[in-house]
Amino acid sequence: MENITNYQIVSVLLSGPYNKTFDYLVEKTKQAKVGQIVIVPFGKQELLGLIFERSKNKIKKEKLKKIKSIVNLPLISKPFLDFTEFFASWNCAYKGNVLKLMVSPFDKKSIQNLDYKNYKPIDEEKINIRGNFKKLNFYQKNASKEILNGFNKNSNCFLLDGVAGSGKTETYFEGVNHCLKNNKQVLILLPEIGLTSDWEERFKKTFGFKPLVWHSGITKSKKKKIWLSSLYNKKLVLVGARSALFLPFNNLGLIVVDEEHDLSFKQEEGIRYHARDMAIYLASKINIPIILSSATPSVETIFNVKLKKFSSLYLPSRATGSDLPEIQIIDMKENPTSSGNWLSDVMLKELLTRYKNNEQSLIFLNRRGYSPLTLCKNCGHRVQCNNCNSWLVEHKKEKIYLCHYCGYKKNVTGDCEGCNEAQLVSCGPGVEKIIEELSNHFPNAVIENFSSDTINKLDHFTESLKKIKSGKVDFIVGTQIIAKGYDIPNLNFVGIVDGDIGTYGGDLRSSEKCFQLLTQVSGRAGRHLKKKRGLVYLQTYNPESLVLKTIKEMNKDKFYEEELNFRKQASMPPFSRLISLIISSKYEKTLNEFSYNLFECAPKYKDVDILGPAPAPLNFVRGRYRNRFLVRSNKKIYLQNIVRDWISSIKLPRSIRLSIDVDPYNFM
DNA sequence: AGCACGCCGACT
DNA sequence: GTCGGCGTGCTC
Repeated sequence: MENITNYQIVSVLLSGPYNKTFDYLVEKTKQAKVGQIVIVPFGKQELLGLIFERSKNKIKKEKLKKIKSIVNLPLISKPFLDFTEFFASWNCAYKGNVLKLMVSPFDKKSIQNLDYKNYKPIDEEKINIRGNFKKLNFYQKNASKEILNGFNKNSNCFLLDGVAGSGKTETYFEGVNHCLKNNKQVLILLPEIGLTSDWEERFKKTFGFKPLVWHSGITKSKKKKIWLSSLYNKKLVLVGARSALFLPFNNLGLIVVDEEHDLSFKQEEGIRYHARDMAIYLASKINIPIILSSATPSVETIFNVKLKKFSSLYLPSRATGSDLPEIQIIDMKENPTSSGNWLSDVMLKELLTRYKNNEQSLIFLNRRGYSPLTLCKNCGHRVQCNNCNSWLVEHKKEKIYLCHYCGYKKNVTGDCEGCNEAQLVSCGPGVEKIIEELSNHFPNAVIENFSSDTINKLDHFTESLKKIKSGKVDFIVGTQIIAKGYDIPNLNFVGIVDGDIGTYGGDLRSSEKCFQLLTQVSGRAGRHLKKKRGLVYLQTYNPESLVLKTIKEMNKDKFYEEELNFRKQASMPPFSRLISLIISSKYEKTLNEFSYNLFECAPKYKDVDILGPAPAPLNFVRGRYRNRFLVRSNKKIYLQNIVRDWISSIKLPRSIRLSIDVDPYNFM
């Protein structure tokens, strides 16, 4: 045996479902350091790991194995190690799985085979700022001054709050510019890939070079390049989806979360986390400013402004000089439509005027496909999914019924499966139905369907947007995908088919979601009108609803005030903390037995409420039955620890899957 | 997560 | 006897 005193001991976090570190020997001459990526033997396998801390010497030296190799790379910095620790603790995930996310472009093989000599980082020479910046207005100047001051303070969180078109992007570009001048890296998180093409163009116009782009569609080899650039301190601007948060930046100067209210920042599969909230922690750990930008900030963020945790920078007017659109509520009780039709006469009349005038109009309905429910007039049979207890949505163009939860499809035959009669009727509209109705009224009009079914690929997307911008389209019929940040120059009228969608969902955030969505959609209208205002018609059966009233009045403050009051009364977030447990099994009986056992050993604290077990609203999805618990406490309690103790006190049967959702957004 | 170990029923 | 099902527990 070699002399054991020639070795030091290090604690290694392994990539995989592990929470604790494992100790290994490493030759002293190899100068092992915390933050190094290593390959280690583990049982019969070899795993990628990260030297996480100095060893605590818990195990006899003789029992330890030797590290196989140290990967020759710069160290992962301390803030990212802390981030891993915090992220895993907060979201009830395995630390080792967080590490896996952090090294995602690589596996143990590819990281060992890395050819450092041939590694060409991104071309920093191209990053010479052209400086053709737009002139900022008074408010933008003030806001950017505050942001620049933020670089000198110890971590600072800004809310950049302004209506669509008020120039938020140009304002935070000032912060980006400041970082580039100081050779710092910038991370900009955007909610959807679709958004980036428009955004990239704007960036290129301002800075004269293209930002790096990171999302699930980027190739592995490109991702490796970007990953290495971030680790090797290269000057860069990276725009990406939530997973960009795990890049091992070694020189980060600023984080921007654009459209911070957007629900797609919440990862709902695998490790569940909220990219915005994690970004705020990361920024504070690195001691850099973070800018949250939105026209309709989340209630959580507004609450943090009220608590003075965030500073709010308000941009009041549209940078293009045009006013906000006028919103008219159409009471559908007074303007009924004939059966099977969904556009009121008032709406159709306005559409006709615009059409004759060669103006573009957007008709908004947040429902894909032709019809959300098909039932049989003869026997009452509903067209349902085989794997879920959801209705199948008819997609007429493809002649299929499609499940929006699991993707199950079957052909439309026209006959009822229950009684074989051809007596099926469609209940409720989807965008395809609205297109049908429009083409009945305007047979020669060009109508573009703008929903995820028609533009699921980036090419379609750019193509469709180009067609719309060219002015060849008379009517755009779209789902929420159109509500995001696109600038449609010829669009002056927006018709909202169903202003009540979401209000009957009844979950914690339905009012908030409705407010945000309708405000964002309305914001598409008349962005480039100089003298006139854009117009929005909002069809509803509840003209008295508070949400719709505040949208009509454009009274954001009132909405937040009322919503915060409501949340406070109900002891709901942001006044309390929620954690949701979702348990599922292929077998209903196993599920219910386990749910009962879990309930029996639930912790009993006076400040912790445990609701459940209850069947999830959609209690059968993808062939699995689902129950859920909702745990609630005040914010002083670190509820994650209570839930962790609870879960670890009970043995999980193999057939049961349990998923913990901290700060849940989805209650289905 | 893998992978081995061990306990039990089925079968040449 | 012994082959293989899968439930349990360990990996520095």
